[in-house]
Amino acid sequence: MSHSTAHILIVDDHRDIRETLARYLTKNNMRTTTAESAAAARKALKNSSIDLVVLDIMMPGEDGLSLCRHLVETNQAPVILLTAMAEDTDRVVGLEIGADDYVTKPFNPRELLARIRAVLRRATSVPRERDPIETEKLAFNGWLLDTARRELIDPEEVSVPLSSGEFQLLLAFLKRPRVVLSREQLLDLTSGRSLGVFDRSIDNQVSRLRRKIEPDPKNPELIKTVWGGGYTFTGEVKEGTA
Amino acid sequence: MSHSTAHILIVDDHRDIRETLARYLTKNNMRTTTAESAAAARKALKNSSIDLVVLDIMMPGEDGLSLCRHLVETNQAPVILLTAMAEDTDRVVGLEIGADDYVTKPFNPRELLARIRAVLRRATSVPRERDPIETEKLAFNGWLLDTARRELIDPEEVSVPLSSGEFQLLLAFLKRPRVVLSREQLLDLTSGRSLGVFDRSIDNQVSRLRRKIEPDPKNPELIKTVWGGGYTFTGEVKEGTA
DNA sequence: CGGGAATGCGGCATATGTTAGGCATAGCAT
DNA sequence: ATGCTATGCCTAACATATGCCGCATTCCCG
Repeated sequence: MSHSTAHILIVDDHRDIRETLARYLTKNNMRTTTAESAAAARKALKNSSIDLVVLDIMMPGEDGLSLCRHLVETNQAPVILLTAMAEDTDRVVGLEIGADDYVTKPFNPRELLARIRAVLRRATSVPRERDPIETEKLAFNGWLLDTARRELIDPEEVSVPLSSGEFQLLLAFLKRPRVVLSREQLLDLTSGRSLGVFDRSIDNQVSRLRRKIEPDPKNPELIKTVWGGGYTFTGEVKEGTA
Repeated sequence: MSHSTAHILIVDDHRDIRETLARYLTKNNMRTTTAESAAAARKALKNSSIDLVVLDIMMPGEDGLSLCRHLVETNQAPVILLTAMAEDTDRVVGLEIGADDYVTKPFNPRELLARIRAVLRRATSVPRERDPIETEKLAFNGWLLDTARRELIDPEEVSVPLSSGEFQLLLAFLKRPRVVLSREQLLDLTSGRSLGVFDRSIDNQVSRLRRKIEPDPKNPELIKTVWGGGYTFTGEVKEGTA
């Protein structure tokens, strides 16, 4: 997340907390997304690029700690835990699990903002050495995208040069096949921005990408347009490290 | 974070707190040094390599906040503030100054330990000189970088001279393959500077390095450009002491 | 105090991405 | 079916980022 405005995901089952906090953070120049459950949070994490998660521990359904553990393990985003429990042992558990910070309710929004900034400042710094490697290669309809090399190979084994933007867009699609992605989501996933009023840049990126990977760009087979909704990747994606 | 024991400096004017805490941390596999004033702390910082400072705000003589500010500015070591004041505004001030965390007295030693560990874990931002280099040699795509000798060997076993800047840049990449590094991060990693407004020095270093290690510098295969993001090393890195 | 290498700077050429405007097309109502 | 409107697509103009050359400056080592 090397961008100006950070994208914060707020996870809490209380609607008022979610909305108050979201409003406060937005007012302070951050983008926000809210989720009322761990499941919704996972979905949001998959479908947008989140820079930091503010996470309530006590929630019905999947526990906040469980989600926190998952986030830390997969190194997806730094986490600030939020909880009503003020007891030492609980605080310790959260930190030991690997949360980046911990705030107890009721909290001062200004303090939370300060902590968010503090954590982001650290997270923005140089990534750890030798980070975990995720999926290496994604295959679809005879094509192969080598994510490590940022290289696309066509069905005849020839390398097709992709620009950075095209690569990121294709990657966003391949990671979410058969899902309708709005322009907003795509823009967020590819460049971490939010949609401008007359923003046509995604249309153009899609158009350019189609020209490179579609047999007949006029009748797209892989990236289909969803009228009024966005785009969907309809190819069959297989992932593997082989 | 170093896998060996971290060195913690405890700064507090209360003798009992210093000693209790020092004993507790030592028991938990950390090295400790204590200081009873800001002045003594500065001396300790000068004379030994400190990984983290636990700092009392309220002290006679130079204020803890003042020392904290200095530490943050000079980026010497991460700081955890310690204080009797539990009020929000004070906590916020500490964080806004740039402290890495904040604990109020009376505190649970176990919580403090957890916070120390948390801060150390993410304090990888600034390369400390004492960062142990774990591996002696890094191999990639037929090349071999001998970090001890600061020597690069090409696939035909011929030594290729690298300037120190090129060596550090290559090392930064090899330690973080597949990670997109911004110019700012690269500059930080190679020379500890921060990015100027029209700073193109990294571009030049990358360009020079490419000319030495890329088969075809016009179409880079090892160091790829991420438009709007920075650069990423896409080669396959193996490490070993052999 | 030289002299050569290394590094940084300015600038221009190129690559990449974004914005604008007009045309095409899908959806919808009549 | 017909016509209206919203949405998408295409091309071209514009804006921004990067590549890299040549020169100035700094650093290093004797």
